[in-house]
Parts: sequence; C-alpha cells; structure tokens
Amino acid sequence: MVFLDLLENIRSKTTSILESQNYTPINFSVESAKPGFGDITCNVSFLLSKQLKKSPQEISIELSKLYEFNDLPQIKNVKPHPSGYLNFEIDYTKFNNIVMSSSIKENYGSLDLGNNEKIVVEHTSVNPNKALHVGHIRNVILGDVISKILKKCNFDVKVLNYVDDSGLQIADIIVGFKYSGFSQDPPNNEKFDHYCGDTVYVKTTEKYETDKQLEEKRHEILKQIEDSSSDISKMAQMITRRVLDEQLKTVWNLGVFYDCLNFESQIIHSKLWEKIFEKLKSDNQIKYEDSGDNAGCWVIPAEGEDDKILVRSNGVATYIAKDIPYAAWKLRLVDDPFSYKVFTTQKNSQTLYETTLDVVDNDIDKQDFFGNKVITVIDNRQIRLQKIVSGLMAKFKEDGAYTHLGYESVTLSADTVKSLGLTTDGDSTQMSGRKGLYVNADTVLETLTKRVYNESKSRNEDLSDSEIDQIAKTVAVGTIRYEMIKPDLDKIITFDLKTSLRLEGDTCSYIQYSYARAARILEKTQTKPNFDSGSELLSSNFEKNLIKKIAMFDVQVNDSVKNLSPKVIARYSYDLSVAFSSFYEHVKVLASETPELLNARLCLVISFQKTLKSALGLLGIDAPERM
RNA sequence: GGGUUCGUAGCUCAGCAUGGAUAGAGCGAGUGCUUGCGGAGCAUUAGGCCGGGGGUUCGAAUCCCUUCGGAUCCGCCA
Repeated sequence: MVFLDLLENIRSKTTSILESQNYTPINFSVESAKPGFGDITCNVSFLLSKQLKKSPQEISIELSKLYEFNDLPQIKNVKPHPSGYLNFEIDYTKFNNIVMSSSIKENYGSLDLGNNEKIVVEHTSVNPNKALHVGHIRNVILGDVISKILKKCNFDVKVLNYVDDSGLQIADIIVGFKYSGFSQDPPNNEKFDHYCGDTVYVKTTEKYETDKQLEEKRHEILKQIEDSSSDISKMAQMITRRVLDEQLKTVWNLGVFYDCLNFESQIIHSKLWEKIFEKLKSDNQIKYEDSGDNAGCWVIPAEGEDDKILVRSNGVATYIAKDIPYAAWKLRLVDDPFSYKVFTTQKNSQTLYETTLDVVDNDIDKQDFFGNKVITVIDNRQIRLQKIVSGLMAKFKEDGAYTHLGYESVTLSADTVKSLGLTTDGDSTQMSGRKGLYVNADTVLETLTKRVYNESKSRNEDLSDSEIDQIAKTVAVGTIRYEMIKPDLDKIITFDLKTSLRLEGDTCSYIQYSYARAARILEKTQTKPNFDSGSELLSSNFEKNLIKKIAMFDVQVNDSVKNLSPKVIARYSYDLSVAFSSFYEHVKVLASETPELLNARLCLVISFQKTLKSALGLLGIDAPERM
C-alpha cells in the first residue's frame, strides 16, 4: 500500500492532535487534493468550527502548527488554506522512490480486505436458446471484472454461470425443431447459437400469432422438459448443451471464464426446493392464505408491496421458487445435493466444472463452489425479485450475505436499429430476442476486429499478419470491455455500431496506445534501468503528476471494491494514461540531459507500464507492446 | 395508479456514498503543434442558473420534500 497508507497516516496524526486538544472526535476526510491545493487535503477544520466557535481558517492555522512529519518524510509540510482546508504537500524527492519501487512489485495495488473469505460471483446466466447479444455482454463483463477486483483484494472467488435450460424459451426452440420443421443442422455451417436464436426462436414465436395449436404445444413441451425421463427432455438437454458450447466460445473470446456451471434442470430435480420450502415454512418466512385473492397460495409477505406468490393454489411453485433454492445453495444454507464433474477445459486452460446428480464413481472433486457471500449480477429489471431473494437470505444468514449487483440495460440507438433493417420511433430501443431485435456479440467483435486489423496494419507494415491479428483481437476485446465498464451501473448504455466502437478519445485504444508508446521508449534504449537511485531527480510537474497517479492505484482499488464499482478502475486507467501521454509529449525521455536523469525517467516509464498493465488486468484488458 | 431509477456543456458521460476551495472529461466546433521516444497524440479557445421549485446548513450538483420529463418493474407467465 502506498497512498492509502499515507492517507491513513495523516488521518491518525490528525486524530491524535484532536485528542491532545481534547476536542470531541469527529468523522473528517483525508483525501487526494485537486491540483493547485497541495497534494492531500483534510476538511477537519470545517467540522470543528461549530464545536470550537471559531472560523475554519483560524482552526486550520492552529492545527497546522501541531503536525510533526519526522516519521513521514514523504510529507513536506501542511499549510492552512484561507478557505479553511488543511493542505498537505508531498515531498517528491522522498515519495518518488517509495512509489516507484512499490509499483514494480508483483502484487502492487493488492489489498487484503477479504482475508481469503469465500465469495461467489454469478454472472452471464443466459438462456441457452440463443447467441449472446451486446446486452448480455454488459452482464458478462461486469461480473468478470467484479470477480477480478475481488481477487485482487484477497477474496477467494468462485465464478458461476447459471444455465436456465428448462424454461419456456427452451420449449420454444424445441417446438421449432419438433413441429416447425427446422433442421438440427444449421445451413451453411452457421454457428449453432446464432441459428437457434436468429432463426428457430424468432420464426417459431412469430408463428404462434397465427398458429394457436402450435402455441399450445409449448406448454406440453415445457412439462416434458421438466420430466427428466422423457425423450423431449433428453432432446432439450442435447440442444441446450450445443447452444451452451457456442455461447462459451463467445465469452472465451472476450477473455471470460468460469469455475462451475449450474443447470436449472438439476436444481429442479435435486429436491432443493422441497427442503427450502420446509425451511421457509418452519421459519415463518412465508404464509398460507386461507382467503382473499391469493386463497390457497403460499406467499412471501413483502413490505409496502403486494405479497409475492410462491406456490400457486394448485400446488405448483412459481418462477421465483427456482431462484430461492439456488441462492440458498450458493450460500450453502442447505446440504449440497450435487456431485461434480469436468465440463471442459477452457481456452485459458482453466478447468470448468459442472454439477451433476449422477453418481460419480470416484468422488474426484467434491468441489466447494459456495460462498459466505454471494454476488449475483442481473440487470435491474429483476430488482424486485432479487430484493425478495436477498431479503430471505438475510434472514437465514446475515444482512448483505446475498448481494444483487444490478445494472441498467443496453439499448440500441435509432441508427443501429435502422441498420438492422428495422424501424423505431424513439431515440433508442430495448433489445428483444423474440423480435430478433439485437446485435450479436460475435458480430460486434468480428466487425471491430476487422477495423482494428486494418488500422493497425497501416501503421505497422513490418509486422506479420498473425502479429497484427493478435493486436486486433487485443484492441477489439479491450474496446468492447471498456465501453461496457466505463458508464455507471445505473446508466443505460445506448449501443451504437459507430459511436460505441470509436478508437479515439476516452476509449480503450487511447489507453492501450499510451502503453505501446511507453514500450517503444524502453525498446530504443540500451540503458538497463536501476531503481536504486536517482528518483529524486524527477521534479517536473509532468513527472510528479504521473507518479502521484501511479501511487493512487490502491486508493482506486479500495474504492472500486467497497462500492462494487468496476468503472472506478476504468476511469483510473484512463486518468493514468492521460498523465502519461502528457508526460510523453513534454518530457523527452531518451533525450534526457544526464545518464542519471535518463535512468530515473526510464524507471518511471516502467513504473507506469506495470501499474497500467495491472489496472487493465483488473478490467480483463491486455496491454499491447505495439498496435 | 404504486415502487425503483435517471435528468450536469450542442451530444455522450465523471463528480453525488462521506455537503466545503476554481463543477471535470470525451465527442463535435475554432486555433496551434511532427528535420523531436509512434499524431489512435499534445496544447489551447468557446460552450454550464448541475431539469424546475422549496427546505436543512455558516455552506448544496451532492442530503430531504415537491414538481416536471424519460426509463423500468408491478400475473396463481417464465
């Protein structure tokens, strides 16, 4: 820890001073200052003003005299500002070395907030009847980044993907295959998930409007899917796994991997629900209605809202009755009914497990994919149901054990809808799988990769096609990820094929470019950087700004994990790149006046590179040496 | 109708959790910068009653209330 330590140190000094003066303790802030107001700032004088019946300015003047920095050489002084703030100035001749030598360590920016506590992150969870579209990608990327940030903070993270392989959407494509004459072999070797979603699903649901008999079939099919002994169920298993295989290829291309797949069909057959139902009853978490609209139903009482029906008067459980046992399973509130087997080895060579109800001979891995805490990434349209689930879990475990990480959806811009050959009245439109109104993730990645390929080829004529290809993938994946992470969770992303995939300005390629520029400097020198001396020579504002940004990494990681806010790291990466780009433009490293200065600057460039690389790593974005 | 949420520059968004000093970026518009480590860049100019109104406070983009506008959820569907 570098900057967090510094802030904490100043905070405790300030607290001691307050104690020594017998002031009532208060909750003040110590944080990085805006440019022009020192380096670190503290607002304690404002808060003492009432208590002491003095102006903040007077208090600042008095307090500023009481600080001692003998044990904190990287702080030069503290000055009372006329506004009332206490502004601390960093002594960069000392600070530089602390920051730069820390930054080259492997675990720079890591924090031990989790103490290796088990935590589960569930994301993706797309029905296996279609290909992933850009809306799903927001979920996938957010979940992936959250899991990486948690790992950075020493949580023991397991990543799950819930495969809803037995709902109506699955029934729809089975109806398509069984009754509408769609072949199970897609024409022209089309990717199977695209074929199922773009053709079978869309066309079949379209037919329901004119063919009511067909629509009745879907409910028959749905019932049979849930009966594991039926042929339809076996067919559904086969089809959904084929789709799932293709969906996994998509997310792997985006650099996303899981620990375990959970199948809804297995949750249903595991009898988990029955156990939880009993538990809910015995704990009085649900009630049976004798009269009224919901007579004969078991309901979950909800404060300030309508009660949620859990079991219908005919004894059949509703949709939410699938989410509750799964949530309870993730928190291990119930005994684990599953065995585990290897599903596949992923593109990054990480093993992907799946749950199974089959008896596994050699109980190879009684895996422990559960957590003391669970984070479920689902878009905000499900916030109501998720509140009910987290409310119940809080009663069984503790407050906050189950966290719903919600986010706003991705819509399509009017231009993009038009480019799909469809019309819209508004500025943007919700995507719809049923209507075929969406942009597939694979398509976006391919389009973007091609564009980057051409761009990169024109700039790097000496590189081979396979090298350019690698760069194109790195930049394309980074661009998509960055666009999904950058906006706040509660902001709608209006996806536009043109503007969302820009490569200039506040984009991933800007950030990656700054890394590549740094690489070119290092490539062109014979000097072997020595971090042991000379860092005090870095004294220009460009250098100091960059060092301060590098130092702030831990503050940002802390902020990001405490608020479950991936975008904090995205902004940090950008800010860090901006600081470097400015430095790069104004400080000619290779033309440094003395060998000592050259060495110090080279070290700074390395420091920058290492820090940016690990920040980008948290976002799942690679840093290219060239592009 | 009820719940949740968003509203900041022409456009897209930071800042809001924990109120404080000059409200920041990018795109777009204007002007410069390449015999300099890669111009996917740098520098610079213009552009804001932080949706409106009220309140709390010494102090509000930030907290509270209200109002307007947009989004979204609200089935014995999944």
